[in-house]
Amino acid sequence: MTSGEIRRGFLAFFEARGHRVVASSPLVPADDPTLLFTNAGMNQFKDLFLGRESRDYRRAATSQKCMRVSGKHNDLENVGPSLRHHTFFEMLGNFSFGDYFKADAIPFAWELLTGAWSLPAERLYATVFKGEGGVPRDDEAYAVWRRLVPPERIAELGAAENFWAMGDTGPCGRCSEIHYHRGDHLPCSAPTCRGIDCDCDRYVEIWNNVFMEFERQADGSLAPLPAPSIDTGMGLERIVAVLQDKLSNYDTDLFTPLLSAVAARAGTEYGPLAGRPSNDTSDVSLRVIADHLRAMTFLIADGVVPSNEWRGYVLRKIMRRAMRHGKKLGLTEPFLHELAGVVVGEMEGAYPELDANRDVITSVVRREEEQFDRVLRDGLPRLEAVLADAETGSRVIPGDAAFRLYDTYGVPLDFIEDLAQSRGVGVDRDAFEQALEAQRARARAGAAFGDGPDAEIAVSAGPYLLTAKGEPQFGEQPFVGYESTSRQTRVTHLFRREAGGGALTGTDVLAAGQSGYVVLGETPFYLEAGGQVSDTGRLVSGDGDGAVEDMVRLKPDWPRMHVTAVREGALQLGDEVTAAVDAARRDDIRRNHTATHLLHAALRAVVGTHVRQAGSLVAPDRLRFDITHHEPVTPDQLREVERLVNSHVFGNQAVQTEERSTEEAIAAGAMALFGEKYGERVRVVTVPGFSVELCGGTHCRATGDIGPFVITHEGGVAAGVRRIEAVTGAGAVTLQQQRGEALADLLHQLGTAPDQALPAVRKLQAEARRLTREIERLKVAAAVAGPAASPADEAVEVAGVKLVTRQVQALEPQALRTLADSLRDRAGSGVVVLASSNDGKAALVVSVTRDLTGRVHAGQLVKELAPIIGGKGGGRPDFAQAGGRQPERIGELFVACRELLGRQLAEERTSNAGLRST
RNA sequence: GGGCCGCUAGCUCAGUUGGGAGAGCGCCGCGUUCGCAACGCGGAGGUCGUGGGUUCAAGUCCCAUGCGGUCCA
Repeated sequence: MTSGEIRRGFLAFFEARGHRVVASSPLVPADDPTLLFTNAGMNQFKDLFLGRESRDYRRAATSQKCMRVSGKHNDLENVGPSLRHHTFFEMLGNFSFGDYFKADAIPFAWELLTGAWSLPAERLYATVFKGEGGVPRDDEAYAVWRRLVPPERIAELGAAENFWAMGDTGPCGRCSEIHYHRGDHLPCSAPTCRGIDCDCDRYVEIWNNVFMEFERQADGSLAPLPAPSIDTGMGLERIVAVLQDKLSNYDTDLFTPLLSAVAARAGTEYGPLAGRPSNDTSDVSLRVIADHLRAMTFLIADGVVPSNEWRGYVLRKIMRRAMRHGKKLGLTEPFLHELAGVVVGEMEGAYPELDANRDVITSVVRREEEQFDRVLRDGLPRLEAVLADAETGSRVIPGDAAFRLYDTYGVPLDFIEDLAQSRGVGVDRDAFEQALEAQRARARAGAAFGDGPDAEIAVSAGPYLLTAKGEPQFGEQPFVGYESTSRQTRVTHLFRREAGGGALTGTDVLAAGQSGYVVLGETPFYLEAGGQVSDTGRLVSGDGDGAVEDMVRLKPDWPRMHVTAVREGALQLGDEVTAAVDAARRDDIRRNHTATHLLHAALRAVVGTHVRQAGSLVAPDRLRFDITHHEPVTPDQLREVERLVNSHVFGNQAVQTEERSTEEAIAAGAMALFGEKYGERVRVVTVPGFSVELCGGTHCRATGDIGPFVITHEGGVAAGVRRIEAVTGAGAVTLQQQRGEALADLLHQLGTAPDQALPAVRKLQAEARRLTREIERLKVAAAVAGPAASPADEAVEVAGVKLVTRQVQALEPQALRTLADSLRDRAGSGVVVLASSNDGKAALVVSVTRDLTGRVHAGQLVKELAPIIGGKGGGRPDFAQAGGRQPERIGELFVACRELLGRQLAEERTSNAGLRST
């Protein structure tokens, strides 16, 4: 059986038993920003299990893409050396949402394994929960199993193995695992093998069936779930290994085509494929590359781009690890981007998104390969310097030096270690780890107050919104803002915000001057979502008037709250109020939101279909749109995008908004965004013939409402992500007017036609540069040739050394230097002292010919002369300068200069004489 | 989100008590050559990322900010 047949067989088996086959959700979790990657089949059904959502099916089966890169059993370092660890894997699962339970789930599993897949029944073992921590033994599961297998093949295990929970609170339940006995001929390192509970290869766990039947309360007690559910998971890689009778997952047809392709590219062979046992160098590298290729291909197909943070960073880490191992195999040129195509070819049948994104995958991988080469090229000389240092000294690279190379310059540690080893130099790994740990501590400290104020507010509001048992004390709160911007409704909860602190206190009344949070029975106020900012507006009651400044929702299923400052009278609990959104502001937001959709569609049309939304802000005064694109959007493309958007504005097409089921909408081609949460029913916003998007925001009635659309900025936010900003409506008109006025003023001043403006400016600039230089040149020439400006301006002999002093007028420092140079050169040998007065300031320059620098120190001279003109200065032996604020004392300075020079030379004679006499 | 590093001529980069903005390659001209490469001589090319501050003086020190790189979360 091939892996494809096994995957299809699983889904077909459950489809035949009333299950809906649901597509794998993306690796980027839809609704959980705290979860790095989808890591289990049940992720996409979480809200169904919690009863927050219902769908038109109660049984489902999936083959789910999963990633695990961290956690207790999944260290990235294990992948490669280990024969069964993976980052990316597929999880087969069948699910029941309050439909069937244990009595059906267990026989289903049994039937599939022993029937459809013909696994020998006598090799299958089951586990059930033995009872622990106040939860009784799973008698029911035991009884069901007992009808299928003899008691000696049913093991009873504790909570660690057989009790599953989503978190500290929430749904949980006992579970039952199925293990496969590979055979006792396999080695076991334990003195006596503990069978299915042993870590050895003799037994392998293949399937876990979770029986969700309790809900863990905040006080730790367990309440029964009204509708017990089933959640199962079977790793595809492992079951394929069992069915294909392979010990290692890497020996199955999920990996062998990849391993062969990588090996061929590197001009080598994968040991087990060539009939040899696996070795621990090249085979490890081949496995690393095979695994990471799958991970990077699927991640990029799901919209992740290598970057320096969060998910993108994990992707980058995986890719660079694969590149490192490629280099170990002698693959010095970029190779991953080609081999990613093998993954696409193998898996596109089961995951069509791979083929759809083939070009993006290739270009993103290639780009990252080139980037890594650049990093190494920059880092290598630095590593070389550190190595050379270590070679002449302690023969150990200090931990902080290694860490710096790693942390700042991105040189992988194993790269450093490899090179160090080849030069007989060690690396202080302990100190490295210490530095890394310190870095982690800093990062944690920085992230610590991330969930600060809001979390505190939520805690303080809890007692007023929930019963002691944690049940909600609030009803549905419909959002009516699609239809209207004003609504009569009632105040259902009222909170006062404590001054200074974040805490909320429930209250009956908010008086003028006070601020608080207001909950209404229904509301037309939009709460920030999908990039669209919250509405502002007013709440008016019989005798109260408040300004709604912001909207918050403290926890996902809690009601929206209106952050309100009461201006007049008072708002009271139970008041009938008119909730009125600032309609003009909302209209501006509509314009920008609909324009955002047009922009998105236009970018895909002009720049390419690899463009995906990577972030969005829809505010009243502007819109900001981030896209995945790995190079600047060219000015030509921007112009074309702007033109295309505006042409759809002129078209004045009606914007259609309708509610549909999510599946229907996506099937119809609506653009769904990664990382966005879509419920069972979604709003689909359509501009006919151009743009279809799932979107909960508020939009114009027709595209003509948008008015002019003007792009104001294009730039980068992170590697692979570009940001485009634009304005619409009145804002765009104002902007164009301002631009027009500025241009008109310029043209008027220049006195040229628009198309002559640029050459005219260039000519002016060139002329200005030429004149500036000419003036400098003339000033110097005048100063050199000029007549004596003062009695002090002359060349004198001081103790046999020629001293030239001259006062000049208003010379730039640069010109002063040039003048000093030419006077010095003219003197042949001597000391030149120049002083210039300019704008109430004095500048002083001293230049000494090379032959005299041993006897006269220009810097010393300047230091002593500068105070005379009220300043300070310094410089080198041959050249020095100073500035001061008393130009009127320059004459005095020249006099002092002669004395000082005489003294310096006299001292020199004395000390020389002294030397001779000793 | 928290660190660290970088931004100087078209390109790659140097520039340490703060004191004259540089090198190599490329470009232009001249020489040499039948011609080319190479070589020799000469030359153009710089808001030292941006904005503030300290200082007589800032590429250099301080603060802010943009862009890029990298590590951690």
